[in-house]
Amino acid sequence: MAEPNRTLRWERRDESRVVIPRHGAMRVDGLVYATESLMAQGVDAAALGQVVAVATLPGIVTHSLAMPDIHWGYGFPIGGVAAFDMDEGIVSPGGVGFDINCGVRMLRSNLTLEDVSNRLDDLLAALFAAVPAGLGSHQRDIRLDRDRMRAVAREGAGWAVRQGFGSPSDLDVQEDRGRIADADFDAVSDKAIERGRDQLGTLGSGNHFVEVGVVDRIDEPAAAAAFGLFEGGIVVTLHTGSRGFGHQVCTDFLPWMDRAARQAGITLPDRQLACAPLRSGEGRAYLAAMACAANFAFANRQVLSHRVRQAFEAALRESPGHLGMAVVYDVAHNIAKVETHTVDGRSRRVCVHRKGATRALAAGHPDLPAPYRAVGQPVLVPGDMGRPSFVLVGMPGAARDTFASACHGAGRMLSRSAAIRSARGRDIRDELARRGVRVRAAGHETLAEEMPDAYKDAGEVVDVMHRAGVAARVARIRPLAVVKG
DNA sequence: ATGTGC
Repeated sequence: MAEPNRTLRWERRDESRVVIPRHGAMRVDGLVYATESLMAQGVDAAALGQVVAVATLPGIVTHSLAMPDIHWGYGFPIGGVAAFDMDEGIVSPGGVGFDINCGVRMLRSNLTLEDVSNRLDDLLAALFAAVPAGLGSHQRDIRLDRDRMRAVAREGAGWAVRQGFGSPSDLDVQEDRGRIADADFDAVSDKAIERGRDQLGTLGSGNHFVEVGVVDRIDEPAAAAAFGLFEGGIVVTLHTGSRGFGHQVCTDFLPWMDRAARQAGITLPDRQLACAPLRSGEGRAYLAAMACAANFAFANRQVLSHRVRQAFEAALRESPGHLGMAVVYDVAHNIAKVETHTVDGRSRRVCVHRKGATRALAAGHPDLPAPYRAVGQPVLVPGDMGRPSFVLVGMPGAARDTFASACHGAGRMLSRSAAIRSARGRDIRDELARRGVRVRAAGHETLAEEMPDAYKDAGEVVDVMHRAGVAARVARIRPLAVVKG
């Protein structure tokens, strides 16, 4: 259970933010986006301690930031954002997470709730059959040799499109067009490659899912229209990452980064903050291997999108392409990227770590696809299994204060084990059914680990982003049917 | 998150 934090001194800056003043070895202040209500319950002391620890790392720029879905993670907090100077700064696998380029993709459709309301069981069955899910899930029909793995790692979602999974226009509406630059396959271990070979187009387990939902509220009509969203419309949300491939990349680099930090004379308050100077060989190699895993994850979501479209067409007996299942957007929420940001009125290249945080570009940014240029980037924020998800849009406050970043989800409130304990004697599937949500899960304990009570209210989390001017509410989506790992 | 763990 998250304890109210009383051990660490912080000051409220405004209704949406608290500051942890620089002290001890901190190089910058901590800045946490959270209301009084979230600080009272939902933001635990351990996670705030991690905001402080990250603030001690060399080259950190402006603040050690955390979004309102902050919770405890490996080294860096989940919901954490930290940018580092390219000369003085570091890169850290703990600031990215084990699931490199874990992310979210949303597909819209021409379907309305009336079209699917009595077909949801068929749809769920078709999706469950089409999407390999669960721990160790793998593909029977896609097994990549080393050369194909290299192509996936270099080309990302574009590789999948060229193989016939989806259409070229899908690439226009993905962060970095579904491909991170500077991927070097030689920086990836044989073991990682072996683990990834049969995992392209698979869901995995834990909080990963495929969800069918209905848009039940529009807050910002112009942005919603640009994103293809309308009230009563059916959408599909995918949440998955780089599977065993990215996990192995992270695992491989941790001991090397630990050694690199010591060689560079960096004092770490926590071993899990293992890092290397951005200018070092280890730092560059990590970013090159991380890019391979990120591209694998983009390709994974691209293949899955194709499977989802096929499942919809099969279940609803529609011919290919007639359901209007266009990609709304695809975001990475576990990644480190070299980006240009305005810091103290000056344009600066920095390495932004987003760990459980979503990029949130405001209107007018040159990296936005033309149809979104006038409104801003979609920020996809899944809720828990039983409560709504949200589509937000990046706002100028993000460019000004958060290195163009926003929250990524509801944020876990109970540990997995605490959730399992609390679910004992309950029928979570039935509880969800009473809320109108059908669910099929591959793993036995997944429903307990992932039950709604284990999470904060995503609505409360996105309200903070909205009121702080970081990302504005565009649409709310009510869950109907969920495939879990 | 993860062929769950020194």
